[in-house]
Amino acid sequence: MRKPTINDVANLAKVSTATVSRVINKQDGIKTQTKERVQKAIEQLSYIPNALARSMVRKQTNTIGVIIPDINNPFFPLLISGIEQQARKKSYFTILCNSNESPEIESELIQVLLERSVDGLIITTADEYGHQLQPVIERKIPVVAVDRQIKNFEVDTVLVGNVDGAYQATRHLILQGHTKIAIIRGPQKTTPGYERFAGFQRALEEYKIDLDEGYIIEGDFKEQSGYEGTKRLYSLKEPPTAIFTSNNLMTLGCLKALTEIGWILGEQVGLIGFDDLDFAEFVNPPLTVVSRPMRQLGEAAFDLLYAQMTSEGDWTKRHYVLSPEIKIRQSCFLKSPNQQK
Amino acid sequence: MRKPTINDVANLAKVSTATVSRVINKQDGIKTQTKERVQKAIEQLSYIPNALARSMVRKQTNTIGVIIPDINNPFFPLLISGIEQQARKKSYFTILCNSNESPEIESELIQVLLERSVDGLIITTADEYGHQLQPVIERKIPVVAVDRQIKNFEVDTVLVGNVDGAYQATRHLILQGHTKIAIIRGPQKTTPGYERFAGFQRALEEYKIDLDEGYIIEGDFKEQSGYEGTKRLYSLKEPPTAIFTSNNLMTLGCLKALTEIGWILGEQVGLIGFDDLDFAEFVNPPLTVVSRPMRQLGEAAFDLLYAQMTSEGDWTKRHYVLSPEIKIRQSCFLKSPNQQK
DNA sequence: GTGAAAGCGCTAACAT
DNA sequence: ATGTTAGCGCTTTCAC
Repeated sequence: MRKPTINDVANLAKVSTATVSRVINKQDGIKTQTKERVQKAIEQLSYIPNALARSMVRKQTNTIGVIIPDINNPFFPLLISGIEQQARKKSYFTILCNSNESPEIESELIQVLLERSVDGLIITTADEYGHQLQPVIERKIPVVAVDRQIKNFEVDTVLVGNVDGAYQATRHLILQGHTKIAIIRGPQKTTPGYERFAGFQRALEEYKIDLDEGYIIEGDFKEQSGYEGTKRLYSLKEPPTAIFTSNNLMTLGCLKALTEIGWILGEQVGLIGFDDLDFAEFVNPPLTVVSRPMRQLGEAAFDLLYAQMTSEGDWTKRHYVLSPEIKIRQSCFLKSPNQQK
Repeated sequence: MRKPTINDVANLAKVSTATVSRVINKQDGIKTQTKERVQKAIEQLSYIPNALARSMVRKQTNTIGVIIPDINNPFFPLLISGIEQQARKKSYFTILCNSNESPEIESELIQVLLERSVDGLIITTADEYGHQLQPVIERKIPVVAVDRQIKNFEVDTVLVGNVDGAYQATRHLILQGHTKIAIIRGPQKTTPGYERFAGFQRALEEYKIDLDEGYIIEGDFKEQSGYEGTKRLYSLKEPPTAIFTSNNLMTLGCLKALTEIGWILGEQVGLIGFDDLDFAEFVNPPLTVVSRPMRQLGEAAFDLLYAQMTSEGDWTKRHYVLSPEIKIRQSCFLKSPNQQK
């Protein structure tokens, strides 16, 4: 009734545990005959090796931890798929954790992952200063930061070009004839929040367009803030003719507000969002967006982590920056006469 | 440079490992003074207990495995959130795995989870016959099936009323005056696929509407099949005036096809989907759907698992069925004159 | 080619 | 109130 152990197998097969261990681990130097006897015993007992015990002696778990801030953001499942796919190839197992954008939960999760002796960590942190990572760094556990940088520690990082993407988005708006352009930006203490705003600014400066303070809305990357921000914008004496939303959730919120208040997309207001949405094509008119190669981001992150985990001695930290792509659909053209085209 | 162990702490604090263990586990019966000494040592070494070692002796990991078939289906993140939230309350840790709808991967994952000695398993299986679960059942590891039943074993189950939801959806279509109603159904070997079709049939029978064989499209719950199914429907000599899609991804595919072929939603064809979509309100016209309480599903699943894990002796298997709700928006009204209203 | 035995880091009796 | 010690199930020298 007890879970069978390597001992039970050894007894049944009339060999030592060492031999069983060798069979399990596919080491050679074992007579075919005994090997088969062992395999039959394993079969009979439906023995499953205990990974905990193995990890204790090997001092490695073949497990990596992945911490993401919001599993309900469609961005992350794709990222996760990318990570898992690569991990699976190298037979690493992934433990996925959701910090829910809370630095406290993130700290707890790190603690728990450390207790469970993960071999490495991939993280999109909820707090870019990264004090939470202290224990990880201390133990020299391989880490890679995805999508958001860590300020306090020098760690491997994989990002997409935020400044670049936001710059392109804003320029697109400008080239459509918009001059009253608003941004619903993310928290300025996060890299994406900060950089996307920087790209936005750069485009405006380059085209010598003034930035009205009232056109800057402080969001938090969640739907609700996009929703409220849009309403705020609409209530301005002079509402913008175009909005750049800094992430998909806020784009969604913006869209909801637009519909609700009857601010007509593509006629009275243009919109471009950072990050694609699976339904962007069904919005009326279809939504123009900055799209990020999320899956590749995940793949690159694991590859980097793997390189780190398997490298001996010193490791030189690397930063990868992938390029976003702007998907032009139709939400940025304005049909009103005072806009060109 | 080595990870500090309980021994290091004991030495530094000049106590035995047993005492350190007691402090770590917050057992009382320890002089405040020594306790503090131990805590200081822990602090100084930034010691983190090794959960592997602990689990080995305790024979429990406080970890549950969760296997879902498709992390990119917006349904599952919600489910996961529900599970995690409850798990966290009872300080259980969740390992999330994605089978990608593959029974083979699912088997592997189960194997790995078993190797890692999870205390329980929550699963939405990729193969409802459930042979993969054999080893889990054998070891008497608590399991709960979510959203899809297991045919070969009697296990705790949490579902939503598929028949009911599909029945309501179809009836809604009928009451809008539709008689040429098609269904894009899921694989008939899965419970949701089968039951949703049954609900569909029941409504038609009840209202004495004939079911044209050509109106039954065999999908696989993925976007592509919804897309292709819709095109097939359109190419019929006599296309249906309404479509019931059996899950969100196929609804999405259907929508894409509709747009592409110019089959106008709400004018030439009505649509109701099983499962809500975050953008259902932005479709033109807004999409009517059958909505499932996904978060609650997850909560209920963990609660059930927890009850099982903490119960002594025999456990009577339970089945919970939560009720879906139909969210009426506007995609089912037809504007053409030969339909009532 | 195979076995004996020493741990891995921790907990839980059992002593004291 | 605290210490001693025997494992938990496995891998890995080191012998034979």
